[in-house]
Amino acid sequence: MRIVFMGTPQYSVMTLAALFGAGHDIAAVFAQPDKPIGRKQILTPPATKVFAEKNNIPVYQPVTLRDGTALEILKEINPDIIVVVAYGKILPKEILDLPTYGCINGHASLLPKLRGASPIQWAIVTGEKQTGVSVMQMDEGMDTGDILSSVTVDILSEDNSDTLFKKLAYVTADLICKTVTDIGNGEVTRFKQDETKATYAPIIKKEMAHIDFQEDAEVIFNGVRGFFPWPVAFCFFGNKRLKIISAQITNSKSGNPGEVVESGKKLVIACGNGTSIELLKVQPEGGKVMSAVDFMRGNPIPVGTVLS
RNA sequence: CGCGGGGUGGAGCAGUUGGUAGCUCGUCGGGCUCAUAACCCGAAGGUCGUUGGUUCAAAUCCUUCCCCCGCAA
Repeated sequence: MRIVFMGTPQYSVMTLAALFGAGHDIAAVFAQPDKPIGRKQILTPPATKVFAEKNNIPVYQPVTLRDGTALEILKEINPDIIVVVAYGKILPKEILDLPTYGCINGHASLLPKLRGASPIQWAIVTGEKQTGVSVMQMDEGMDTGDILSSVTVDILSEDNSDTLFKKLAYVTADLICKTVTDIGNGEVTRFKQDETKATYAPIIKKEMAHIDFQEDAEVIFNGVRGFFPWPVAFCFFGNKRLKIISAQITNSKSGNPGEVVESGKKLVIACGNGTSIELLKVQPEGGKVMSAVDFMRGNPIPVGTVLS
């Protein structure tokens, strides 16, 4: 198949590499423009671009797909299908309709659940025990297209968004490859999404990761996992921000929400409804990631201290 | 030059009106104990990130560079 691939981060490189490795004709890669990254704001090319250039695949990085330029380029390329994975742009109808087989998208959730920008993080944050990958025929809505295939993946208690991202990247690559092949052979069945079961995974903002100790320990635990590695769950110790890298539910002691109920060998914070959570790894403002025990050596935290 | 915090014995920190350094933990040795991550006694371990300077004297003041981190993107 003659494919145009649209994707930006490392996550989508897995799929791009799989399609390329499977011998498909990757006619072009579309990625977001280079962006300044990090403290030094160094202009950095997206991961898909790096892969494409290494393999001599033409790369396009249009700022917009709506001024007709991209459409002209795509007409010229004349792909059989466009595969989209974590591209970060909405495709206008004229592009969706251009390829013979249209455009397909690998979305990291079991649609119609968790449509939107951050399905992986929200699957964990909301406490789902399972999530997955769905490949859909793209239409003009936000992740509303007909489902062509899907795979379920378990979410383990030791998973965080980082580990789940990696797992799903492989699953997506695999499923997209199979689905593309099936489409070529005319062997796909399409299912409409059940609109009544749709839920949404909005783009994540920093403040969403601010821990509310009024919540149950389990909710906080899910937040710690789901918001890692970005933006990372945090609370305030005095007026200093304290990031919670990892934690575990203990429910060993209860107290007023946010209150330190155990200190010294372990750092346990009381949460809502008599639950409690043990902080394992933390990162103080301006400091490195360290174990909660190390943190307490330099910052004595007597029982009764309140975090917010 | 986007804003800001920081580099002190193995770990996390304190110590800036300048006078060669202290805390908690760890490590090693010994003791107590049926036993222990508990307790007691003792010991080792730091040219205070780097360069130059001011000074009788600098971790502390000024200067060069390197590195780490938070915010913002």
